[in-house]
Amino acid sequence: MDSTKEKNNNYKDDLLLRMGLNDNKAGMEGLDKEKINKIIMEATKGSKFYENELKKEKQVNQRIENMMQQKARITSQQLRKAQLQVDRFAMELEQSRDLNNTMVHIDMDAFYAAVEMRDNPGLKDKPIAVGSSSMLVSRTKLIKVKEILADYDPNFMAMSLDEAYLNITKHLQERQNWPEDKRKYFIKTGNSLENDKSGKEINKLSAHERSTSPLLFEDSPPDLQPPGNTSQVNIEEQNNPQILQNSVVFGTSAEEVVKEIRFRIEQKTTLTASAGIAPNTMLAKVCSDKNKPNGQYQILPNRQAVMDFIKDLPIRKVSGIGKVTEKMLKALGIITCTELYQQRALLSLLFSETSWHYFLHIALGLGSTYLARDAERKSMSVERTFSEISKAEEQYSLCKELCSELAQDLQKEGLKGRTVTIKLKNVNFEVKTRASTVSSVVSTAEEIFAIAKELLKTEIDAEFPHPLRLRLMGVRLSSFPNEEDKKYQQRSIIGFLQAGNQTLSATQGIEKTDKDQFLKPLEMSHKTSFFDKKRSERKWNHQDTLKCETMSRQSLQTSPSFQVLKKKMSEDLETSENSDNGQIFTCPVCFREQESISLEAFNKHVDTCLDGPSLSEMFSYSHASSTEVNKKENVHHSFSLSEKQDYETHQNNPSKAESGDALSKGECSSLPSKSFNIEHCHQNSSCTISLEKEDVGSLRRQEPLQPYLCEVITDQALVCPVCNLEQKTSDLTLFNVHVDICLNKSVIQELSKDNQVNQPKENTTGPGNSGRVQKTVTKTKRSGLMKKYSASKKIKPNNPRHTLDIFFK
DNA sequence: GCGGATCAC
DNA sequence: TATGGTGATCCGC
Repeated sequence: MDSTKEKNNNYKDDLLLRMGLNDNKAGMEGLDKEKINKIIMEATKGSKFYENELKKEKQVNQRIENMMQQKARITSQQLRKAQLQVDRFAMELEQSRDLNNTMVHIDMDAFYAAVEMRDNPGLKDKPIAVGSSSMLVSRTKLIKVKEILADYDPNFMAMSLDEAYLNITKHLQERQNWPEDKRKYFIKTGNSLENDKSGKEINKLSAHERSTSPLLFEDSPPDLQPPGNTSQVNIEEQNNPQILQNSVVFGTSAEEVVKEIRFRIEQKTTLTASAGIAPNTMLAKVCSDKNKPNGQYQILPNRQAVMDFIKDLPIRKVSGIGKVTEKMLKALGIITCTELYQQRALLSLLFSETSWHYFLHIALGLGSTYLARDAERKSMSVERTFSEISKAEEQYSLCKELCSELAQDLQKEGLKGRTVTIKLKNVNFEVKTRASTVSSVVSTAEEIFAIAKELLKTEIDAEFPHPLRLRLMGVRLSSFPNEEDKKYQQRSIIGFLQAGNQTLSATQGIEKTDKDQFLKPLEMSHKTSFFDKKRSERKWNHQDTLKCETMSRQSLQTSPSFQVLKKKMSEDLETSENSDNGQIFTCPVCFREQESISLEAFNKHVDTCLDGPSLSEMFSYSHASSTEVNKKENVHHSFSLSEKQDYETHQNNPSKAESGDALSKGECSSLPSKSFNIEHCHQNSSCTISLEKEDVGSLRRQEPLQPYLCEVITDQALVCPVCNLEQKTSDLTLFNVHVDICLNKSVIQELSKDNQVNQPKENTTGPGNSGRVQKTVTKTKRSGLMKKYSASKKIKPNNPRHTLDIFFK
């Protein structure tokens, strides 16, 4: 990686060198500067890549310039104030420092071998020799590595093919009581002729390792028995005369554990690994780089050791600090972590909150001790570089091919999404992305192409009469529905097909001509048959309803009834805002009375409800409430202490503390918010009571729509025409909104009871396993690492990345 | 939601 | 010799 950085930074020098003209040489040969420059210009002329690099560099420099100007405007007064604020936060972080976990980062050495194989699929699964290292690698071996890692942390997190994080804290505890036998491994020795290379590497190892270092073993060795079953090992040994009676016992310390891991990996795969051991992932990652290759490094779990390590550490070594960030910080005189700490107040004034929090964590040697579970993927894409393509026809057909490839990949994972993005890079290396989001999911090549084609067309037209001169094209699909969305969608499609209708809410010019495509996924075949039966028993005309299920939540929120409700609520809230004796409002989703109640809390509650449990739960809220509370709690438990503190510190909702209702607490904001916001509204109120379903109608194509709700004479209980349940409200606006929602979820509501009965227990094994909450907590792989830094962010608790954009531009 | 930018591997 | 592909996030708009 380092060499890459150098290359990027010194393209000019690189050119000179390649031409055999480094500065000294040039001087000696009597070439004057002009001549050299001329040569450079000629060499780089037409190198669009280089020109683009320069352009990007200028942009970065401009950013830096802006930053410096901003810096110049900062008064000492501001700086002092910032210093206080930052130091208060730093103190909180310090208090929350957690040194009780032992995190390990494993990094497979020379993994380019695997990359090589990707380009040579024919070699798949065959051990091949790669490069000069004569190392053997196969993918099957990767599986073995994973098996080994799982012995030490079943929840280890694989970052990529060649990297993983482990939390071995628990293993270490258990290991303290293990007898020697359980920590004993037999060394397999191979032909000594092969050992030149490994012999060299052994020299790098410690004395202990040298005496026990494994010799590389050709081909897949017979499996070692799991530790603890020594008798079997012995038996196997007798049956395998090649295996010499050489064994090694590993100790019980973290260092020994990691040696053991690396030993086992090498024995099983002949691959060497480097490792870092530290109290958090951020440090562990840096550590694993320290003694690469085939080495390890530990930061002991005490503050002094951490700070000593951090002291002179160049910030660039930290994952997340890239080339640009390095350069910007360098402009502020920051290169090491110590300097990063010294400039903390300034940084808080120049960078976004996310960024300076992140910086402060680094400067204090803090990081995550929590390994996020593998998250669901957010997008899938294909892109290809080629020599210039300028003809529109070729571009379209290329686009089509890419869509086909993408569709195939999508099918492998059974994914469908709503946003199609094309990426175009022209011959000047300028990159453009263009996206379009549709209201129902797409997945087939035809569907994707229908959208991508339009995007491409727009770009081609925009350039007319000149052609688009492309060197890269890509297609991406994203906005995959979450699990709940999927259920609705699936059922609605099935129901729809059963009902024998013609087209599914075609939107934005996508032609859904092939209905069979919806039948392909296997999961629809038997799992839903039961529901289909149930559904067909329904008396009411479900056709409209089924179609309406595809209506997104967003459209619901912008629906007239919601707008009306918002307005009404706003007024109510406004009038009561200054009084502390919280007025009681009724949530339009669960119909439960909310009595906290700040505007914010109520908004959050409604958001949560909209995102929340199925309607059946909502309709009988007495049951739903406890589960809801559990979910919130669960979110909280998933944060580390510091995150929690950090997070709570930033809650500014005055009503949260005393309220016994978890839903009105600030925790709700840790859920992704769909922002159903009741805003302060000063318009006069015009409460329409009955609701013509124009909003839904926009998604329906066929029968004329009848208002499903007539003016209702009260006194009588209101019964929802969709769910057929009597509603606990006499407020017609609320009732209208309910029907809106119900219409969206109707079938699910009816069937979810059955669903619950039939579902495996996995959802109820405990608060920790609620799918939705998990998803919230473990958004991406990387978020596990970085989560801590973003936990304090009020608006978007899940922004794990730290692209360090400056406040200003 | 979109688009550019940054980062990691 | 010419400079990759995939996935994710942040931020301003």
